[in-house]
Amino acid sequence: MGKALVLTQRKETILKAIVGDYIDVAVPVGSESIATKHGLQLSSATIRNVMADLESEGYIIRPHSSAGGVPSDKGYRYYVESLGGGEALSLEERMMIRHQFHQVAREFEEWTHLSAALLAQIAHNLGVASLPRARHSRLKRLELIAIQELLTLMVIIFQGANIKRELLNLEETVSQQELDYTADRLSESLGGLTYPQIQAKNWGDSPLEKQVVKELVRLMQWQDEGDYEELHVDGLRHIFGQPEFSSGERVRTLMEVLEDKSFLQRVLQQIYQSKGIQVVIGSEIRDDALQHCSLVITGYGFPGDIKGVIGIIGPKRMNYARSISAVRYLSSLMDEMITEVYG
Amino acid sequence: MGKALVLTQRKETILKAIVGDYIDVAVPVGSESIATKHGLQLSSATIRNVMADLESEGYIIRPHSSAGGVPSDKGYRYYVESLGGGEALSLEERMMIRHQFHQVAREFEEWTHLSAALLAQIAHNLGVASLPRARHSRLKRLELIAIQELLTLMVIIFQGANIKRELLNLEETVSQQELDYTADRLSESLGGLTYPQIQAKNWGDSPLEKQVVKELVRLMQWQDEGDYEELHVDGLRHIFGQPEFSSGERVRTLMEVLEDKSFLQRVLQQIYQSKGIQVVIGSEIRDDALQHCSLVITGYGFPGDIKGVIGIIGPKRMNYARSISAVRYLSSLMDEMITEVYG
DNA sequence: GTTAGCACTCTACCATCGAGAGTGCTAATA
DNA sequence: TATTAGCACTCTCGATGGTAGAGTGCTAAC
Repeated sequence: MGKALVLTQRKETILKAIVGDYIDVAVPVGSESIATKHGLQLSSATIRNVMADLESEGYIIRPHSSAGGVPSDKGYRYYVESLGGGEALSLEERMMIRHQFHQVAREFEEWTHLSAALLAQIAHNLGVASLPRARHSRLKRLELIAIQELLTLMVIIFQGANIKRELLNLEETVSQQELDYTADRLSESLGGLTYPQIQAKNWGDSPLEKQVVKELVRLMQWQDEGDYEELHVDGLRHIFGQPEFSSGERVRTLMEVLEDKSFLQRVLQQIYQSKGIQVVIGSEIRDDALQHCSLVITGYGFPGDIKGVIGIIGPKRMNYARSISAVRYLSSLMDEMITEVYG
Repeated sequence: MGKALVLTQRKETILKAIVGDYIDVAVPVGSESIATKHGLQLSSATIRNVMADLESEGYIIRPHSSAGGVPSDKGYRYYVESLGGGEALSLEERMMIRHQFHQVAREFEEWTHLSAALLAQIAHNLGVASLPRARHSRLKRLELIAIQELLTLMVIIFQGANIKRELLNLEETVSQQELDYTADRLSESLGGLTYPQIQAKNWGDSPLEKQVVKELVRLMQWQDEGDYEELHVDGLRHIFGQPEFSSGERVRTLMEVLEDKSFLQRVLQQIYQSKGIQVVIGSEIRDDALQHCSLVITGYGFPGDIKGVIGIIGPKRMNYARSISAVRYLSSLMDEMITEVYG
């Protein structure tokens, strides 16, 4: 990240071995095992020397004075940076994913469900996906449907195929014809506009129109400015197998964060500001509760106007290469599908 | 359940004391603590005799030969049956709930979110709520909106204000006028019908109409017959504080069940068959993975045609009185709101 | 610069032990 | 006859200690 890879060849090799092994087995890795398992032509003593350097430079940490090495956040960071392209998903996996998306292509609601589920399945960690959202929603069409004497259903269809429904308490009885007429009139004259534009028009000839427009503006404003966004999470079952979450306490705080609606907002802020796939490791996450977690996450949507977020959350000890590939592939797929609808 | 309360007064008192205390402290309860804490004019020795009876009759279990008593499922069952009206929610709580529902009354999507959240908060356990669904959905109105050359958005509005959207790949270019005309025509002639009725009509003058009707029927059929139903879960954060879920294994299996879409179906089957609030305890749940859990759950919706489910999931050691009251109050509230829309 | 050798450190595991909580049984009591 | 006091017995839980083993740091030799 900015800083280039600054370690000597040997140090890097050994650091990568440590991180890789630790990711596999979740146990501090010792000099002997590195020497034997990785086929380096070096004795354990030499590796110990290098490890002492790595420790003093902050790339690894020792749980206690005579224990093996565990990667620090800095160590993980180096590892991730040096990963390069990453281990691509296999052809079968890509086919499988494409196939599953094809099945639900027409059902918007399923896109994020499927994304989260697939990410969870591939990474054996938490998969998350938010619904796509336009930065400035524009009205496409409005429908008003009488339900009861004074109760009307307002269905709002936005450009980009997003829809909302809301109940409206009318002040006086209105026939369905009149509702239709009003809906058509408003669709016609307000179609394609954002909510400030609608507001500026100061539209509304009748009390009914006034009421509808007011509600419409309120709803669009809430939608455009609200922090709230639906975030689908899948793969909780994977997390609890991991040794770092065997303690009840960590699990609880993780759950508290996930069920807290403002969590997404904080993550989004980190994401919206930057392009491409973000890998955020432990202390790099602004959130205290996620110190032993990493995120692999990216925005997706329409070029220049990010619409949603997908990613993977797991312990720092995760398979970054695979996670990055999975997130990359799925985001490109989502991009394709979104572009087809918005384009 | 069917079987009347068959214990003598004294046995019942002591059983209730055991269950109540165990719910509080999650530790096997001994004869001495019962004698002192509950103000019975009995010595611990007498209580021991009674407890021996309760054990041989299967109401309590001993973790080991010289330990206090832990309620069996049968014991919990007796306790729940003898609970009677249950501890009502306080006036403040009911006001608070009503107020919060009032805030989101116009936003359907929020109903289940809020229900699940409130149940979780009140019971300090898992709150679950499914979206209401008509047993036989009927079309109210159809909209077709051109998005791209050959891509059309179909918006289906059902009676009862449920809506669906789906993409349609047209076989040839169609103008928006023509789409509107088709949508109006179909809304007119198919409005109020269920999917078998639509199917029977064998409607469709043009290829476009044929395609739309086919999709419509497919979607309605999938919706009416599909097992799948959106179930909102909230309160995971509460579960992990409980001692019965301190072991990682139990948590994992619980998560597997919750993330398994077929879980709801199994629960629904138990619920749809019976009226009123169901309390299902441990082994009474057909699902092996939920042996140490209890459900307090009920259907809600339109009289005679249950539309959705809300409830609480927690360890068997939960506050049943409070949970039952909470579920009862929220389901009546949901009933009210649904009736207003469907009625 | 690398490696073999070695003393040292720390953990994880196991067995042991005693305190304490709680029981079941027996005999005494109301 | 129902209840209770008394007591020996059982089992868990936490603390203690001792050992095996993995891994280190250091030193001296290559």
